[in-house]
Amino acid sequence: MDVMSSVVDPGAGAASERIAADLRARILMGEIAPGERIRQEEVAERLGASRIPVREALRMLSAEGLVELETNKGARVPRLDEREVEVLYRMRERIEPLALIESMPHLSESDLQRIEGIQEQIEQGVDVPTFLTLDREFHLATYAGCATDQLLASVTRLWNSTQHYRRAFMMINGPGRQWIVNAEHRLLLDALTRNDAEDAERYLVGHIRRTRMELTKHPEIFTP
Amino acid sequence: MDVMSSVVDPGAGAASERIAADLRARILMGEIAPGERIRQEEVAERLGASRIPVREALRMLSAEGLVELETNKGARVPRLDEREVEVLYRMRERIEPLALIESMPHLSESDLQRIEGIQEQIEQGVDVPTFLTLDREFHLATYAGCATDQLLASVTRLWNSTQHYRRAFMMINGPGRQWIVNAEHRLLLDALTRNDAEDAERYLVGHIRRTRMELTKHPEIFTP
DNA sequence: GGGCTTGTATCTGGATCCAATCTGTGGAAA
DNA sequence: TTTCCACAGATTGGATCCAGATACAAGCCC
Repeated sequence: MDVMSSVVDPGAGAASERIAADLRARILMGEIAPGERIRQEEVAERLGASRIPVREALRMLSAEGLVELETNKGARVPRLDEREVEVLYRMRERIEPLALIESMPHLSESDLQRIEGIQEQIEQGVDVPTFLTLDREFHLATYAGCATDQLLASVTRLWNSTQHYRRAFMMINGPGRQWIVNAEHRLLLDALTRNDAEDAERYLVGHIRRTRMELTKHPEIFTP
Repeated sequence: MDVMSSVVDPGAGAASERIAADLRARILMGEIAPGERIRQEEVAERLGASRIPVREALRMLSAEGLVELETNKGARVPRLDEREVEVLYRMRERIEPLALIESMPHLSESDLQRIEGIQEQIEQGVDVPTFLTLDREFHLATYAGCATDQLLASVTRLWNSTQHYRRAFMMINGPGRQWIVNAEHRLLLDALTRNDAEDAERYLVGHIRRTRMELTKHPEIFTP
């Protein structure tokens, strides 16, 4: 057996946080689809806890945009329509450049190397779920120098809320035109290395904007 | 004896929401200052409930940026430094124009009249707490046509988080230079009436930006 | 006297039980 | 056949009680 599970893993402090982590992963992986309901008792007995920490976890996830709560009606993963996702992307186009600008001055050399390492993994050709994870890691890594947690929280919320529709798009259209993403990532990374905030912002906005237009050209993603 | 506790007031659906509303009002009014701790039991017995709905309420307020929770250490109103507030204002400068653009096409004639009514109240000269409330109402009213709740939630979070420091500034500097705010509001309102999104965005950004620079020129606000 | 330890009070996190609300299914009437 | 209503199971919200963690203060050792 591996030792990992027996070690006093950091984060074992609160059961609600472990439950939140579990549900978060399942929603982001797509195991729980938009519109699907999450029953407290089911989660509680699956993870061997009572419903109290499950409720706390659901509140956390609600703050992260991963579930929506309705009084006396429970929790479900939000189902968004085309218009809402478009607005979320327009929010991304405005917020993420700010996060990048705030982060850039504090990015160390090793941070940049880590970002480049992620991009190299992406370029080796990966399947859709792995790409989604790595792409998220790539961008969030560029914001790692950002000190304000409200800014990071906003960015994370936007990524969370749009994750399912990015996956739906890639599952339908396949990983085609992947070279565009790689080019955009490389240009962004180069701008970061040159410490050129203007260019970095330009490439980032273009990247997000192009993705938005790609998604909104495929309304079939939003009608399941 | 007061009747309040016995009446079946509308909105009594969930105790946690009433508790959240109570705490929200107290924090926004400044009765609970940044850095101050909120003990669950104290709130529970003051409002005649158990600690469970209080915990739910604190989670809600955490999502709204009004309190911060630390595992096993409880809840407290976040204390922000000058740099964090500056970033929050830069977020406002980017997010609120988007909210305005999304809202404008759906603003009715009566919406605009309501906004103008709020501005007329402001111009009649009010004390600081009333101004803070009316100013908040004014701007949120201009975003009322916005359909995306995530966008409205983001805007609300930013207003919540900066509320205390806006008040601190006005309490120290008095309501001086109030004519500038009125001019900005009038120009914004006129642009809305003309349905001129570009001008509206311009005046809004200028309004927020000027406020940011005013606040960051008074570091004494952040050192209590 | 200063720093560390220890013990106790206080507070938060979680489990169990009860009340209130919702949901969905079946039947009765138009 | 369709629609409305009522009832029962399922599900969430809240109260009470217990366990674990934190914080503070008194006491001890150096």
